[in-house]
Amino acid sequence: MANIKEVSQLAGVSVATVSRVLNRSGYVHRDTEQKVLKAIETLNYKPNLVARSLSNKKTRTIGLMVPDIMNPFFPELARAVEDVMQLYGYTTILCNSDEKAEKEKQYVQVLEQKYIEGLILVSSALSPEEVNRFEVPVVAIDRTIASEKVPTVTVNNREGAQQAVRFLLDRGYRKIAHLRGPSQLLNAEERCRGYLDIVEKLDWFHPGLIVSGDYEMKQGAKATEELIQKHPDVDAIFAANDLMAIGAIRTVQKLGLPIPEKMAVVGYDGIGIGGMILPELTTMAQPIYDMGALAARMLIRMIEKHSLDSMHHEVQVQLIERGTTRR
Amino acid sequence: MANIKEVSQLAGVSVATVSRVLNRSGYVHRDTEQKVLKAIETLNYKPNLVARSLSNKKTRTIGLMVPDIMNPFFPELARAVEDVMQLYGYTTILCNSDEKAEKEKQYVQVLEQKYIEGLILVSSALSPEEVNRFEVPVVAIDRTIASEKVPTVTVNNREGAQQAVRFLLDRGYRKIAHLRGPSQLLNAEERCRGYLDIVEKLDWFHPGLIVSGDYEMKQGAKATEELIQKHPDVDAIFAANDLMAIGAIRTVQKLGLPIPEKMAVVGYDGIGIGGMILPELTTMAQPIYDMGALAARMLIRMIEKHSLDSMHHEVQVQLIERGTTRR
DNA sequence: CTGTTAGCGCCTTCAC
DNA sequence: GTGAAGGCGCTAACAG
Repeated sequence: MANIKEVSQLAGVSVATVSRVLNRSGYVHRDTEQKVLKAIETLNYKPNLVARSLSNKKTRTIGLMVPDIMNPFFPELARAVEDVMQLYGYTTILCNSDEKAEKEKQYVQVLEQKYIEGLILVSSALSPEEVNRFEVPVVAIDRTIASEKVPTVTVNNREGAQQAVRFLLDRGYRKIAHLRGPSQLLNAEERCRGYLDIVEKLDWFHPGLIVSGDYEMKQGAKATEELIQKHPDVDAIFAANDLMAIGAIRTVQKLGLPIPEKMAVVGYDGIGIGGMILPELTTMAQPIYDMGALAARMLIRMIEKHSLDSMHHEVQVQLIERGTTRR
Repeated sequence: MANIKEVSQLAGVSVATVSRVLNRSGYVHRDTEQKVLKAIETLNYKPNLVARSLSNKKTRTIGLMVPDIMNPFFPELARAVEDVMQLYGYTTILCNSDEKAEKEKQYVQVLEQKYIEGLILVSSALSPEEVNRFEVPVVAIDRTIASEKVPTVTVNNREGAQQAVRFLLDRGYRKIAHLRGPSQLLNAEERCRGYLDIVEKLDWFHPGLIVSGDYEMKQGAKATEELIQKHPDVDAIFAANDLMAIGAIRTVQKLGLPIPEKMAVVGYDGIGIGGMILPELTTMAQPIYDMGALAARMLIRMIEKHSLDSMHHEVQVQLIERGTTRR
């Protein structure tokens, strides 16, 4: 692979001049520019980006840290981030943290040594202080870092949950249970809060209608089984995410309860699978792609030292009404 | 961020010595080593990997090119690759190519300029010649590059298809249609071939039983609709991938045909969604994670100049018998 | 065992 | 307009 020196020799100029035409920096005569371009052409020269990074301290590379790319929520997010980054000439390093603080810190360590310019973080494993200690700009998605200093993209979880529950009431369901997410996760807490906002004061409400889960399908199925056993008069389930909702549907169908007549299910997230099962899942959809794209744009602005018009963006969830609720 | 020079000064030695203790290369007295380590400690020094890369020509970074991470097949593959790479101290850059040759070439271009050390390629957009032109080691997965020189991980597509069809016959299904994948893809061709191997000679066979698709659910649903209209006596569908199989199931269920009694469906891939729908999808499962992990290990061996025990690994598919076929 | 000195390939003053 | 030279931070001979 040719380097800048060879180009300069072939063109009969100095490396500085070649550098100038490469970066369009400073003046260079049209004729010499042509010579340089020709030399570049014939040698099929491509600048060595590592060398450039060493003198620039810019690598045009960012990190994307997700708990697990296999979780159906994240591929769409990753795609969005990658698309935007690609568009702006950045490259994206994928990291799976399994939500382990140690793994995340070690990852960030290495990435910083590699001079990444920014990080998009979907995690709640790290404390705000730990995140603040990072040397590169960070944008956090979804699982909010409780810190004013880290820009975030979040959704109106609580409000969305309220909407979902209100919708069920509107449709005539009378006893609504809630499959809640993992207790450490803020979004699970918020969604549960939203559920409570609506039902807490209703006469049929009972704390036993809230069952804790782990955002996984299996657990959702199992929790639903126990739930129906204890509270056979439940006629609707609001799950804190789609995977648990799908688990719930499986249990309900196995029990032979007709959906949506005798039992309604509403999920949260809007992952693609929801539209593949039958009946299709009614869900509070997050604009997943948009969230990723927005976070990516924010990060780029930070990297390029532009100001953010807002540190905290809250995007809106939207109800997708499908087959697991009656009309 | 401190650099090696500051460390050397604080320790009262030369940068070479610091470099030696860093890399455990060459001899260094225990005492001076201690001094250096202390200096590193107090300055919280971390070597600048970009500088190191410039002099080494090693970045411990690889690229992973997939058509689209949102396609349910790829997250598991990506996770496998990333896990193994992480284990060996490599970092993974994610690329979505949309199967576009131009995009892939441009990507590889940039990655090579960034000194990536290897590439895992899942694609059939590029010709063998184009792939051979890459400067870094490449391992191709699934969509085989028809070139002896590029190591590959593939599955026994044809055989798997044969197994699937034979299985349907064993279960008493008598007229089996095939939803085939995109014509450009080798794996689609092979799976179709395997189907034909079994049914071609049977008296009920008719070329109209093969319908072309694009590996997407929607298309699978639509194709099934047309298929059943034209051939109402079809009692089993072998789809070339799970997404189309799921589409088929949807159509069949909408038509009110009981699965698996009146109609069987078998997919191919073994993606997670297959186990989430009801009835659960019977499918020829590829060991997706293993394929990714294997490819990653092969790539690392190539990067580290070890010999490969075999250029072409063919892993075995396995039938997962579930609810869309009768026992 | 340890220090000096070239590079690695590019960018960026600072003169001319 | 252009070139010489130093610097980015680290590694790798080559001397001692």
